[in-house]
Amino acid sequence: MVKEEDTVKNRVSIRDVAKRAGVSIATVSRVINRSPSVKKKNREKVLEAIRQLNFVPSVSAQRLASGRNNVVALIIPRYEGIFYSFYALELLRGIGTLCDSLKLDLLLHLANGRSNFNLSGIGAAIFADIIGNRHQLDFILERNIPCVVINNYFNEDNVSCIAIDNFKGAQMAVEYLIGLGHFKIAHITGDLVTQAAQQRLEGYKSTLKNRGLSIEDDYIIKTDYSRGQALQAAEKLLSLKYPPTAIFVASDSMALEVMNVALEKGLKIPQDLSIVGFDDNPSALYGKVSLTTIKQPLIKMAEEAVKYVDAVMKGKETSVKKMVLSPELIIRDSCCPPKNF
Amino acid sequence: MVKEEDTVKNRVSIRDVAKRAGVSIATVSRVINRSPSVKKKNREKVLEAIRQLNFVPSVSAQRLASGRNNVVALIIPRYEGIFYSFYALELLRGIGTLCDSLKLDLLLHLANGRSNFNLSGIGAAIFADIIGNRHQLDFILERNIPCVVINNYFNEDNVSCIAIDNFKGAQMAVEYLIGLGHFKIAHITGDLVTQAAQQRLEGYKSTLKNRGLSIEDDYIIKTDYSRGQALQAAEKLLSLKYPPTAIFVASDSMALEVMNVALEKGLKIPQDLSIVGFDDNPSALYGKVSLTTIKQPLIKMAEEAVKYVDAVMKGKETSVKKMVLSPELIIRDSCCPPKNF
DNA sequence: ATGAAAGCGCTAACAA
DNA sequence: TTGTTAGCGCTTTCAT
Repeated sequence: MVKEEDTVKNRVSIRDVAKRAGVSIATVSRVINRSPSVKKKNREKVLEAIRQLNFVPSVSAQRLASGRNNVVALIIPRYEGIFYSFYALELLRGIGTLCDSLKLDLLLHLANGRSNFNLSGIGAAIFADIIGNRHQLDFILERNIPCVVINNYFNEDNVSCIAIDNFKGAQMAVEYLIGLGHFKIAHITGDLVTQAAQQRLEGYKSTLKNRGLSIEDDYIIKTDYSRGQALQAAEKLLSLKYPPTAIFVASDSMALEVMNVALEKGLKIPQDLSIVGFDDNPSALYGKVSLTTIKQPLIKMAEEAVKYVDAVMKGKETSVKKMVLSPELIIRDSCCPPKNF
Repeated sequence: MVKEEDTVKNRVSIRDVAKRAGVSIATVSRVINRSPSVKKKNREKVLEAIRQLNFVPSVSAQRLASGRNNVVALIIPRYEGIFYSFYALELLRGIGTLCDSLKLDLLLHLANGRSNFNLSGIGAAIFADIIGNRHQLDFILERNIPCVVINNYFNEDNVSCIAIDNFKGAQMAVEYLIGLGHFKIAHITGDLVTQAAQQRLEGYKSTLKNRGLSIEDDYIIKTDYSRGQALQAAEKLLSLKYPPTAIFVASDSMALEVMNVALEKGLKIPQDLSIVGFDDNPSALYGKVSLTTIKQPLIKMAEEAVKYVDAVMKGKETSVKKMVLSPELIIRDSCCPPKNF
């Protein structure tokens, strides 16, 4: 039988420290919580005792007693197209890094709509997107847990969100292509279960319409954001009787795939085909032709999200916030005027 | 003003439920914990009360009282070469998914060696690798917290680990190339702060030596696993006076970069240059030439890791485990005998 | 500046 | 099968 002292649990408690330091547990607690009202002498004794006993406070007890809680749950929908995207990773990295420095615990949930995970012990929630899991958001909202949704704009005035203006981003891309003289402009969409992909499609359509260009069904190909589908989409578009002279692609990683297909077919980029991506994924720089794209400030979104929920948890912020950040057109080498222009 | 009951904390406690259901709190606790010894009638009353009051048990209180805790911390070193790698992502996805279905809370730490995060409230830890953060592992070990290290083999007999045989993987790759007739074989390494990259390098060298081939310093280029450095490495190798006829690359994403560089220089793959990658990254299928590679069973490693710590937490497993999984050679189209062979 | 003591919300003997 | 009760380890008044 293993001795009980050897088990997972901490055997040393605040009481042991107090005894050893010759003070009350309240004083130890004050030292732990950096209260200024502890005599230097005592603080040192306590610190020394903590060191000697190798004491680590129990998080559960602290949370239970204080009613506070520094756990931030990040919920990422379990869709491959989302999880593997540059978007999700960059968000994850930004959020993870900031949580680390703010000493927040980051609880990660790769959830599908049916996941019924334990959202009860958390202090705040960040949704990387909402895809078929609206009820999880509702659960959080009902309980008044600080929360923010990224990448979805909500009109409901009780939900905070941070989105970028995807409509405008698409508009910028298409306007740019039109400005170069293109009128046969195709669009490869992302997964339309995401609001972002929907809005990019809307932006594309609306811009064509506003500029008096017709919207061809053949020129719109829907995908799930995967490289595989991007490849198929590119092949379909380029073997059309009247292939487009420019393609606006809903993500950089798909745009890279399109570029490969075009190159393989012997087309020159950008002379024979202009391509605009979306994301500003650094790997778009390593392509054969560096990619013109729409940049989204992902790290900034991540940071804003964490800062917001942190402020709410700390009571420094009480209002619902709706942030819409602007995308930016990054012009590189994958676009030029069409031939015979 | 918002009523106080509406704040973040749960106001309804087990006591309220007990009162409403007309039973004791112990019975409520039993219902929560699915104890079979509750009369159906009572269970239903309790369940109904829970529903009506919208009661959610406090995780902190449960943990404090029971001394148990289902939090699994995943520590991923904050190195771009690691975090962005197919390796880390696949691991993250595997671990995240399994935690979700086992109802384990996944705490994510993107840590650098200096991060001094809160590892005290956790039930188990999984290290995605150890890079300059050995002391964090020691912290866990000292406290007898169930733990496993992935991708590093430890001789110390108190640490569980799951690794793949990188040496053998490298050997398989190089043997295969030699078997095809190559003798000018270069190696682009991963980041040598990782044991995996070191072992692959060792495997490469050792195989050459065993087969009586010389080890050329010019043929070994060290990188940090990034695509950018892979690109430079490829350029360096291919502009050598006696360029290699085959390159063994420590990751698929780098191998793809190498392929691009070669193609751009007008080389034919595999006729002019054979390439073997490492990972079995699905994106290696979409390249211009599908990549021959060494497959590592990442999802399996992830699952084994979670299953292991889960079993230890539940007391079903008590021994330290050392698992070494075998990699596998996946032959596709990026290799053939060298010219003039 | 410090200590005593009352919980925080729950689990787990133990008793009934 | 159910209830009573003593903690779990800490925070936080309230005195002193």
